[in-house]
Amino acid sequence: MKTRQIKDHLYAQVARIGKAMASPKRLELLEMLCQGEFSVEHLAAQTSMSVRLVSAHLKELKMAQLVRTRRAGTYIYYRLADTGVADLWVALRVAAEGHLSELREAKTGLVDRGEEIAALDGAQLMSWAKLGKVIVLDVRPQPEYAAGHLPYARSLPLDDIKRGSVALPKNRPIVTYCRGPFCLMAKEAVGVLTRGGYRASRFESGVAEWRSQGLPVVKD
Amino acid sequence: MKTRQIKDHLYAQVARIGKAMASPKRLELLEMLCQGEFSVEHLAAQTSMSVRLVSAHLKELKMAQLVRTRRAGTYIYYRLADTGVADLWVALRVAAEGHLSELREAKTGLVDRGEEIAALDGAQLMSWAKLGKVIVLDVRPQPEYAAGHLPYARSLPLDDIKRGSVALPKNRPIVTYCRGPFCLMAKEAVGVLTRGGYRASRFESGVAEWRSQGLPVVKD
DNA sequence: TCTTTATTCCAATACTCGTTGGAATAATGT
DNA sequence: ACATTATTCCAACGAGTATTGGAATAAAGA
Repeated sequence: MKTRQIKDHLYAQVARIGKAMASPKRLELLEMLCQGEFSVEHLAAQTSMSVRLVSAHLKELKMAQLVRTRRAGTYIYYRLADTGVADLWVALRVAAEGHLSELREAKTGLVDRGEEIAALDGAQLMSWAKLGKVIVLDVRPQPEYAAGHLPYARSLPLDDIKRGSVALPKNRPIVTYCRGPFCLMAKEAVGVLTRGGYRASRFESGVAEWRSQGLPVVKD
Repeated sequence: MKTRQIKDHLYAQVARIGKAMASPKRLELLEMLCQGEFSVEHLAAQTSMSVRLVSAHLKELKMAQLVRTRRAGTYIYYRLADTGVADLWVALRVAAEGHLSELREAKTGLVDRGEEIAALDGAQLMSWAKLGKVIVLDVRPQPEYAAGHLPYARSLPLDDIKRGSVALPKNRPIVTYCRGPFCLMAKEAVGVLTRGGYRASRFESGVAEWRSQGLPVVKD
């Protein structure tokens, strides 16, 4: 029966993508790459992995055609093949949140802490930001902000906030966001800002989630 | 650093879903389960796998909480945990088609053959079917049709078509569909019908693709 | 040319996964 | 109670994967 061979081949191809997304480390790399393009070294530093290991995992992702590379001098920069890859990462994460009770527990127990999360939808946040009702802060490192950020958001990296170099009006509520639901930078920023007398809360989405909902991402 | 442990745990949870979808056999089982609920034995027969192997793969899917079971006598019926799982399968397949050139080649070379594919969108097909401009045929086995089918579609299993028990008007175009892009039943049906003097073409989507586009699925 | 830096390749390790055969469960019917 | 049927569990093998160390590329600068 030739039909079986054809089917086996087709499913095997799809499974290649699945295999690429079957490793926690590779998923973390993919989420990083949703923020922009980075060198192997930088990815290794951000994910607490050895350079060699990052290289090996990126090789897998490249063979699955999920990422592309660009050479600049001695550096090699990796980026997502297209925004569809980011959508796939978001879809997988959402599915995991929906299905795995352990993940929900881990998130509610460790990442969230009561009032820190502002559970509002993106369109509403954007309209408030447009009117100046809230200040939206992108607390990621500046290169990631430059690669693309939420509309009306201003860049104020977490490191700067920690250093105390915050000059914001205290009468308006502040909403922070970072790389996404699994990133803890925005949470940490809320902690520092709240102690400093600001009314701060966290928005869970990152640019990948934002874009996957069809909302516009700004690059300047 | 505790942050690392939290992150490792979060990504590991998502990777559980990825791992579950990293096997060709499991993907084939998932696609079958998009058509309805089935016993282990039936799934084994449909996928040319041994019962034991199907059982082992279903166990993996169950541990990832992608499927649920129901006992009826000596049979145990498996079904998807919810329609979100079907959406995830569709999303993964679409991503694979977009990224893997080998998959595109395999599909255009083996599955498709020129005019057999009707490249029209679902909403248009449905409006034509409603007006009676086309006859939409669900060529899957009848239990799968009963579990949910496209609106205005009538059931005519491929086996019946092969047996020659076709009583359809020859003046109207026929559109066949089956389990999805990787299923070859609709293609085979088009071949038989065309030889019998009908104007038949294939619609690539199955109920999972249909539903994931927000279109209604009928159950009677 | 020689050195430096970023990255990849190769080899070796422990580990996990897919698959199969034979035995064990769990419900059904006699 | 016994045999039957559908399914799962256990053990085992080979194949594939993750990770690490050391060596090899490839571009840049002295």
